[in-house]
Amino acid sequence: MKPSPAHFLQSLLHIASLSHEARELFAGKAIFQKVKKADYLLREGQHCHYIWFIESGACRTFHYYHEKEINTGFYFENTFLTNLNSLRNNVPADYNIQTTEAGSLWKWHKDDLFLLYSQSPEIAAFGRQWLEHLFIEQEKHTHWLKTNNPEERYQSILDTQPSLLQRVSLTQLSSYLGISRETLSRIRRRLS
Amino acid sequence: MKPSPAHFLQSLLHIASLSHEARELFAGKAIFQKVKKADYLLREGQHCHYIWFIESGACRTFHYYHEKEINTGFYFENTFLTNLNSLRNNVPADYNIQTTEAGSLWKWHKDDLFLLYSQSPEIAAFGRQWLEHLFIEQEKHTHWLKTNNPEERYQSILDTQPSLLQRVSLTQLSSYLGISRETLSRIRRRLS
DNA sequence: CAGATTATGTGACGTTTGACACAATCCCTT
DNA sequence: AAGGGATTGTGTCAAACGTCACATAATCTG
Repeated sequence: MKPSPAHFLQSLLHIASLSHEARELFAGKAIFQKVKKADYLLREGQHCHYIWFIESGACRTFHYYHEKEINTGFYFENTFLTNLNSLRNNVPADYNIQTTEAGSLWKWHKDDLFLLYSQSPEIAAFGRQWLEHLFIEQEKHTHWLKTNNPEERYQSILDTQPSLLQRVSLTQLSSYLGISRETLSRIRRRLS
Repeated sequence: MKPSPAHFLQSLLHIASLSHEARELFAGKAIFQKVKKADYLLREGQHCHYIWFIESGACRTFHYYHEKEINTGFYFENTFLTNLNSLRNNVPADYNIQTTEAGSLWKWHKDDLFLLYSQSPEIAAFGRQWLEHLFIEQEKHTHWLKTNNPEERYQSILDTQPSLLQRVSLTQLSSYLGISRETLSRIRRRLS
């Protein structure tokens, strides 16, 4: 039996429903991709042509500022990711997408994606609902950054997604929290 | 001639195209609303039933934390706003939407919106493209918060949207920048 | 227009954070 | 198992920030 992402897409049903037929149509355009650790899916300055779905493994998004890496997102199994600004607006990407673990991905070319949107109202609705979900999560993340101080931000990671700490380094996490590596290390000491 | 939001929707064509027919269909469900300064469109704990379009005036989104207001967004003419998490997921809102200037709005009930999505693929596509735009802006805002220090954040407001300073108080702006009112005041002195 | 209210500026001081340097520990590969 | 590179912890110090208190300026309201 040929591998297919249709099965994995089922795990997204909490975000948006998708009929069997639509899943097959969507899956029909998927391209399978094995990745090693630290592979780049996209580099700053390049144009983003794909959306990816993580079957296994993990990815991060980051950009450079003053020669330092600023990590802005971590992505794990059963999630989509892309650089939407580059994909949609045909501009060079202003951040990198890199794997942080070996694994396997499915990807869709943007031309196929837009075609699927126009062919299937159901897939278009799925895309919209995925974006709603993305935006809501991003908005929550922004509010969280503005509302909590560094110690509270770390504590909430501990409380709500402790698995994140098992899969990303503290150095990577620190810029995600908006603080220095050393400060995060001291917060950890205080809280233990 | 009856007032209509169809004309104002034209100003959104840079985000997504919409035919005359679709605009009329969309506008047909719009409800006009005059607002005074400091009116609440939505309060924390309430359920959000509408999306709004600002014809004139301005709004802010904010929530309370430790008895302080945290401002998370400012919205002006020709923009949509809503509490998408509450609207979409039928949960109580976790932030307020309040006008900061008197003006006039158009609003759509969520039931009408979802109906329009299902009736018109073009409006559905418009909704998706609006969400893409929203998400991209929110993502940029998050990256900006993580990348820049308070002085750089204020400077970039000066550089890229100086009009914001004419329309929101420094007290409101400070929590938006993630700093205290006094620190913002001192940054202003340093930069002048 | 006057009084009240709100917004903004500033001084003082304690706390937190970042930067740099270096030590300790963890892991990854061979 | 050992070596080497990466990650994490920690000491020191200067700079940045928050908080409290109060002064000044701007704005609102009747």
